[in-house]
Amino acid sequence: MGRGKIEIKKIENPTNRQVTYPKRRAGIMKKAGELTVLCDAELSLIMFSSTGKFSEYCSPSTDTKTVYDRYQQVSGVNLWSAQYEKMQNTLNHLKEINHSLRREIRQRMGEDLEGLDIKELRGLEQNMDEALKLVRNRKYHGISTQTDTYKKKLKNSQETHKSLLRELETEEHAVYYVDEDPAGSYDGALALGNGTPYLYSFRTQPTQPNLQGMGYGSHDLRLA
Amino acid sequence: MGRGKIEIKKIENPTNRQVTYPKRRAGIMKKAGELTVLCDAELSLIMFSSTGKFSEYCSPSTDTKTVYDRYQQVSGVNLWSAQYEKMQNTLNHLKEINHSLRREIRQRMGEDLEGLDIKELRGLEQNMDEALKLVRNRKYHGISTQTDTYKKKLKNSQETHKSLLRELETEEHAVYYVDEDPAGSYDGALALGNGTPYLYSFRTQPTQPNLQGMGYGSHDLRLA
DNA sequence: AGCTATTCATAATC
DNA sequence: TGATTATGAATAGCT
Repeated sequence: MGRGKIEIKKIENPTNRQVTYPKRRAGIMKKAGELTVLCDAELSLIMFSSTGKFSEYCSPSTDTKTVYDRYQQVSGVNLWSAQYEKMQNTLNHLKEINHSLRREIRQRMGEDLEGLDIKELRGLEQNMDEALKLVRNRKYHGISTQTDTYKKKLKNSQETHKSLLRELETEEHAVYYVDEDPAGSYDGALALGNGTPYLYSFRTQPTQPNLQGMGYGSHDLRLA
Repeated sequence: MGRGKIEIKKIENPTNRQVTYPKRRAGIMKKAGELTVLCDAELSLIMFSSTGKFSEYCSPSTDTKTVYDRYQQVSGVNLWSAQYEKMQNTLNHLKEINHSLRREIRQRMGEDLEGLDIKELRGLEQNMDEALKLVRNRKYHGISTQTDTYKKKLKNSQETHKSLLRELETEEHAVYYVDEDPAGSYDGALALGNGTPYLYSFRTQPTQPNLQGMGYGSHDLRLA
């Protein structure tokens, strides 16, 4: 289509080539637009001239990025940059670790024990036994600290009370008698510490290793 | 160009549209190839038909990825950022989960208890106590099963031995007396089961929550 | 950059 | 479907 037929090979005359490029580029872009409209297609066209000039066409319904994403999916050329691959590996590695960690937790909750032999079970038992002692110690430590704090607070409050009463006595010249028995309340505080279920109950049936309301273990374990 | 002029708008007749698409697609690809050769250009063309069929053309000197990388540089549009960001988010989420899981394991090992209040400590204690019972049960179950197996094996071996002796007696007409006392060995097998450290020792000092030799917890926890 | 002779792409038809 | 062909579109070479 032109004044004469031309062979399809690189146009050696640079001027001629430079002239032909925009003409044909316009042509292909028009064709691209027509294809888009006529056939309801989605397409992306990127062009660089020999001089490096860049042009693009993209069907109006999308954008280049979307088309390219789709291309990636379809063509399976998903592992683009080395970085992407690296991230994918890291991700898989993390998932594996996650899986192991969760298994360990489940085993520490008494579930999923089928895979362990007797030696391992014995090791786990020993370890949990020792850990349990540590937790108990910590709990008792916490309780006594708390109790001490209560005692101090109560003592302070009593003294404040007393001094207020004294002031009242001297200022109003009246006399009040107050019943003081601090001992009873302490026992109440201690009673909270020894054992029976109180507010927190843990599931021991086979379950996900989330502990409710403990601050840990409340994340979404389904992700990984 | 054709038997009649057509208006450039979506071809409503689906059959017609489906027929037109490959024709025009071939045309545009031919044009692309010609432009590539004639003008020494570099181009990439990605197409999806309305039915989702995917085709591409790319100038022989490069590949689609390279063209789009170049496009990215020139146009400033970052084609990967969304994907990249998504992965980064997933990664961070996984890391957080990992962190939580590890914290939970440490706490179940009696470490890192400072952050827990008394209620939480009590909950943990209770949970570990119940779990420990489950592990013990499993261990005993395993031991008795193992012991049974040993007993059976031993019994079989004894019977084999006896029958061999009998055969020997009859065939060689000689008489042997064999000391039989199966009971002693069973106790040995049971002795392995009750408590004292044997091959597996668990660290209870503050440490990473890996358990050695348990099959779980042996992954690299430094990563996440 | 515009023009036009010519080749090419393709819509309609088979 | 696939091939044919009449026709409009694209464009090479010229100005």
